[in-house]
Amino acid sequence: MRNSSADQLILETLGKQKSHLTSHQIYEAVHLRLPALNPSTVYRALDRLVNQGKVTVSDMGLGAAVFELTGEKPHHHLVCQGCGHITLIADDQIAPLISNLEKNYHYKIKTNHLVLFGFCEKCQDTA
Amino acid sequence: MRNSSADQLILETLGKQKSHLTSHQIYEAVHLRLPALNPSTVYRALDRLVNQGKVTVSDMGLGAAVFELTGEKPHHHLVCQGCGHITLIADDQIAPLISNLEKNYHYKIKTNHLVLFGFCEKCQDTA
DNA sequence: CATTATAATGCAAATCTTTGCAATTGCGAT
DNA sequence: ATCGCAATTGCAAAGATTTGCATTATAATG
Ligand SMILES: [Zn+2]
Ligand SMILES: [Zn+2]
Ligand SMILES: [Zn+2]
Ligand SMILES: [Zn+2]
Repeated sequence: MRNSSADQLILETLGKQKSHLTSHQIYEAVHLRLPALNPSTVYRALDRLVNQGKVTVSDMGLGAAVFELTGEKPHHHLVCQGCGHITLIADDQIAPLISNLEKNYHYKIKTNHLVLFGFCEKCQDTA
Repeated sequence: MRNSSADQLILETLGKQKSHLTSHQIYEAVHLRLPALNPSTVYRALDRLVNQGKVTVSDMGLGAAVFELTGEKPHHHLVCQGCGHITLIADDQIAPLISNLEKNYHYKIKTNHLVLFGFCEKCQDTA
């Protein structure tokens, strides 16, 4: 692996926008700064970064996968299928489960961004 | 919603093959039994079935989402990023966490097929 | 049974993503 | 600095998925 300018641009983009971005949004953003950049290069770069663990990819129910920088601490989300609201779950809530599974199954788990779907308090009433 | 033959065909297909199938595999299978069926019809039917909760869709690291019938009991998996081996996790291991989250966040969680990535015992050594 | 409303389907176009291959670039080793 | 290798990139083609719109089929209603 060597120093790829596409990778660098994408990491900077994800660093500024603190949110979950789709590959299309990422392409739009880097395209502004480097119009010559080819879409396939962006897709391949994203693939690379995810494989290296520098970027996390998740399905958050938006119809397209979303990417974000892998933080120092894992974090997780609840996503409401009624109103689309996204709740942050601190890793404390999840870490014990992960530890247990690692012990029981002799696994080293890499997943660090769980997304669980369901209905928030409000949307349960209307359902 | 009404009785769709595409939905029916897909449910039967998923019922026979007890494994996780990609949308492409599903299309191939139903196409054999009903060659006139259009790809977009299959995609839309899958979308419908997932929304109705009859079918579960997950990313298991195969490069494409996989579908399976929603069973009576939830189940979950560990997927090794080294050798690709898939381990079944019984719901007992996960259910308590889900209950806790539901209580703490006042949520009704619908996710019933967690997939966690990592490295199995063998592949940790070679890593 | 005829009528109407609604859901599902086919088709084609538009989009999005992946892939093969040749050209280029960055990096380490002479 | 130059060479050689392997990773990255662009480009075009292939492939996969989504979408808009017209048509057809189903189910409920009168
Ligand atoms: Zn997140
Ligand atoms: Zn809600
Ligand atoms: Zn499964
Ligand atoms: Zn393994």
